[in-house]
Amino acid sequence: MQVDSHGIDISFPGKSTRLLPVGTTAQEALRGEGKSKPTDIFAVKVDGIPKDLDTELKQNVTLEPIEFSSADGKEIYWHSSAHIMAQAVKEIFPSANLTIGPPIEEGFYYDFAFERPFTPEDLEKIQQRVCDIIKADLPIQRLEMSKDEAIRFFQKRGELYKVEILKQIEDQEVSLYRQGDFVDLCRGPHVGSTGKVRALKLLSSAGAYWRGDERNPMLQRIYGISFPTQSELDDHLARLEEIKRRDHRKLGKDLDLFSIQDEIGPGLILWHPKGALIRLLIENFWREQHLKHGYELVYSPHVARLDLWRTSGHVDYYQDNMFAPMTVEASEYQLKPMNCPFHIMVYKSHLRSYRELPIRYGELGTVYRYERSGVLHGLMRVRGFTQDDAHIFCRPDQIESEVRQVLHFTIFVLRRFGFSEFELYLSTRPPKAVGAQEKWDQATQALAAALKGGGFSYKVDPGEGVFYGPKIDLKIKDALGRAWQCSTIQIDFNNPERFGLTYIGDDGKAHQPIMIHRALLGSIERFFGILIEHFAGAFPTWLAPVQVKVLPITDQQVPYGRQVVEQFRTAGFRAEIDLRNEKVGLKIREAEKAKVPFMLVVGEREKEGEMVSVRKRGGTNLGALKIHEVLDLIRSDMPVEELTSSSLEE
RNA sequence: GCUGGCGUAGCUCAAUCGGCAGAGCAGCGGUUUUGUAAACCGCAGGUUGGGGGUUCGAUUCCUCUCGCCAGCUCCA
Repeated sequence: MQVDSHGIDISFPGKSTRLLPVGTTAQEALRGEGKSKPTDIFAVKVDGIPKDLDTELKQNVTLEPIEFSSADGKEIYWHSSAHIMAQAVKEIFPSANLTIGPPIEEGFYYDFAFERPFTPEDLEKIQQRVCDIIKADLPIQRLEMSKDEAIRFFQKRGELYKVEILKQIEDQEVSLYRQGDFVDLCRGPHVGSTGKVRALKLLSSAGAYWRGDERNPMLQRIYGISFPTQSELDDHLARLEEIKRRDHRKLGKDLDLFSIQDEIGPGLILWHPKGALIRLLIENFWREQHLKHGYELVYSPHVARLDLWRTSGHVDYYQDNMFAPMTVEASEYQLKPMNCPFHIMVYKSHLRSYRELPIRYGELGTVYRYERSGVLHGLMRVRGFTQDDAHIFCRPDQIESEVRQVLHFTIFVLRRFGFSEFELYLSTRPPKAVGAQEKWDQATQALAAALKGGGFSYKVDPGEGVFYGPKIDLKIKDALGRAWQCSTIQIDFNNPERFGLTYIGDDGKAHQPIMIHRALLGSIERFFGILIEHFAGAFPTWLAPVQVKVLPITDQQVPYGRQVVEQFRTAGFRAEIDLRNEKVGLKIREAEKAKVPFMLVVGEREKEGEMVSVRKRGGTNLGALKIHEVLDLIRSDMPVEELTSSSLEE
């Protein structure tokens, strides 16, 4: 490009354009631009590409500041933080080797090759050194050199992992970043100096395999987080505490919802009465809505002949996740890891006409999968779980409208449980897949069309489909903003083929139907775990195991209290009375701990006036009200029943 | 599965160097009849996850095993 001898034009999107001398740094160019304080700017986008602030500008460019609040900003900030942490580790443990240290969704980590795991005491020392490095405010400089030069450099330093990484880099020119004596191979960009990172905290350490492969050596990983201000760090740490407080394993025990016991086996859930009641309510809602939405419900057994699983392809494609087969009277049987073959066999039980399609079979089907012991986690990852499964058999031209209906239905159901933010992903053909490309294209397009037609925005996950077809996954965001994948909608043209499914078309000939697998909640166990954490155990009234707790102040009010309980029960609410000879303060404390939404205090005054004093969960005291007023109050706290997803469409 | 950490009463946690296993809460029995997040007194509660070993003696040290936790990998 021809460079104007007077200088270069720097344009600031949406703002001005300025003429500046060639070689002006991005930082200088940004001075006076925009409303953000210079200290809030950590890097810059030059023509849309993130760069260091001290990048010298040699031609006409557009310039945008990068602040911590942006995704790019966080990435850069945390990447620099990882370098600072690595510097601290190298200074304290020179024998530790550098490997990789990327930013992650929340914070960063750095993996070191070190002869032993880091102890909590080590982390304290490292933390201290990190603070020193930040205080020293070392400038962070970019060095550019040839790949060979860099290889020699790291070889000399004994950083053999860096050498290995370099050898796999295709570019001949690479960049390194230096702060003090610490030098790391890195594409950058970085913040200007170590002092820019103000509040950094090491969080934990654990082993991790080199390149994530368990055949490789185990490295020592340290996780950390950092923010431009201490108060942001404090908020983040408070959030981590909140996550711990909401842990469904802890709440499940405290609220007596479920247990997992050694004597029974890992990953196998015992639903206690209160948890079982919530499950019943979830399932009742689910069944009722499925019947309203054109599904037929079926039941299927927990085991089937191994041959069925051969036909379905599970023996070939899914064996690693299945329990070992068992032998019964010389035939082999398999505990089911999925429900689909059964639904297929229901379909196959007689000849089908095109007039019947789509056929939708739903089942809350309990499946068993072998999961490696290290991955089990409370209700979230178990070995026996119930899928809210359904299979839709339809003609290819019906895929789009079926999928669109499922999407609306899914969101309708999830909203009922208090979720209102969703992320959708369309997963396309994986490298290892069955079925003709043409079928894949057709199905993928149908999914995309359903998403677009329904007005859903989504992201594409290339190559993340299942081996038998593309899919849409839906993630929900919980009260803490964490995303959980529950719903999945998968197209399958493999099983109809394998099982030889047909329907008779209007041409009188046999055609092959398409199958759609879908689950809305995913697994009831996992969904329950998510609900527990989403509500922190304080379930909405319609799901609360106990909705109303009557608390008599003395024995004198017990008969009246019983009468009150009876009235609430008659009205269809789950009401209990606390008959213990205890002070009302204690009864309230325990009802609060049990997260009962409505506490009704009955003393002599209430008894006289045929009233109850209403305390809502959390401490709101509504004072004395008539029974019918309280009934209305609780009813207004329940979801409206008659809605279906179709009434929400259009 | 792998690496590391952990496993003591129903729950939360103590127990110095290897020397009689302890507290709070919960439970049970009493007293108390109570007004919006914990009344008081007493009682009981344990093969210290399980097996084996070292030792005069093991919660403590060694070893095997089961389970839990964190992470890696995988996933509903």
